[in-house]
Amino acid sequence: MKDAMTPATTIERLPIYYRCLQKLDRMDVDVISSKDLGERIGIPSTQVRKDLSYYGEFGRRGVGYEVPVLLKHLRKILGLAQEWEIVLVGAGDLGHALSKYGGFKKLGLNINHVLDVDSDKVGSKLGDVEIQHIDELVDVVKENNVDIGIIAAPGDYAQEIADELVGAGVKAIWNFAPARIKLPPEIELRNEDLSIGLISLAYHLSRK
Amino acid sequence: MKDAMTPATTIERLPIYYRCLQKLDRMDVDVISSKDLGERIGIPSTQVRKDLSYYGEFGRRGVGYEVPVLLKHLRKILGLAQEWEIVLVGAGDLGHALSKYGGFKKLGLNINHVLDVDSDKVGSKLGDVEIQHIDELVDVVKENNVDIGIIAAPGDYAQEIADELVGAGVKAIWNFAPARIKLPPEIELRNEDLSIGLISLAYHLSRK
DNA sequence: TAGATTGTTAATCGATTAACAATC
DNA sequence: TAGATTGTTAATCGATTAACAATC
Repeated sequence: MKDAMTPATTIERLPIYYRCLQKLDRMDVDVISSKDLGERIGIPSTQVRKDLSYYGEFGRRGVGYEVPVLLKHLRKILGLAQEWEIVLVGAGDLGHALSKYGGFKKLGLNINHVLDVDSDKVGSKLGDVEIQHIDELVDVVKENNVDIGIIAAPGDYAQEIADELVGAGVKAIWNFAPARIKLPPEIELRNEDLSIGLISLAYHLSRK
Repeated sequence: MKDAMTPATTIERLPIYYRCLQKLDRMDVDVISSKDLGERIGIPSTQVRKDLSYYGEFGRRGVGYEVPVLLKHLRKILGLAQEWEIVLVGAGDLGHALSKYGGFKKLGLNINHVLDVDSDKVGSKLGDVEIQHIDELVDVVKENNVDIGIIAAPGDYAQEIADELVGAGVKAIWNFAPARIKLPPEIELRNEDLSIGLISLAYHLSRK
């Protein structure tokens, strides 16, 4: 666990570097300096170098960073070099939107299981994945060693679903329901609170 | 603009206070201390007091904060005391999910206009709002003095849509498309990058 | 008055940035 | 060698927290 003292802010920037590098790679750029990379994403070159320095020495002095090399290192650092088993709970509008979202596949992250309460939906497909009934939750998680659970269900059920997922062995939860949930500290939890983005726009607009 | 030196982190916490207070108000709690409020949301009492102090003195020493009073102040501070005109561009799965999302209405934020490219969708309703064709974008924005634009369209069109919205007079953009867009600095912009949440879970899981 | 809690100052902690030796 | 750029140390900046006088 070398990230004991890696700033949280550094970790948030790594995906941004990663995606910029993916783009550069597709453009067949093979070397990039911290200055150029930083300019593309609005981050000072010295911060780019400092962030990367928490994980190793990936560049060459006087030259810069080889795009494919840095990309490979970042893929490993970000945990994208391995396969993750991901279950989506809730096949409503948001569930559909998430499963179709272009950003995940590009990263090699696939939602491999989908659950819903509605028996009528069971058996139909969401993308490549067949929807299963939520009663199968524990079985699906246990049999497939599911790592990550995504909750796209109504707020009232979020805590209950989260507890069941964790009980069955899920180690990380991404909660889109408009309700904060609480879990033991060893479980990774992101409460994705969509209203905050909109409030923050209203806040800034109202003082102009 | 009293927030010249208000930390960005404070602004991010204000919505969290707001929603906790809304809940307390519904529970008919009428006074709360910074300590109790902080405990409910996992923030130290001293930070709660410091954050509020950027905007005024809302509590009574020895007593605490009157919930309805603080709520009213926060509503004003957050810009929720006024009506905002909001247009959603894209009535796909994500658009549907956003328009149904429970969190916004609770805050008094309503999506009042919806646009889509698909002529077949035009005329049908998304919630209470009739879908209009995207060709009407400029007219809709100008006639209604739309303040905020939400982009829930494919990544390839995001920049183009954003430019049109801004050209027509929109002052803030919330972009859900998996593509970073760039706008003049006077426009408030949130790039809501959904992949970052998932990557960050993978990152933390992979080093346990 | 005694107990509680605010608002704010000062101390601490953590993250960003500037500067520069190392080296390609 | 001269120019460029890294990796890292030290200085700066900004945010959090501790402490406490003010006051209900």
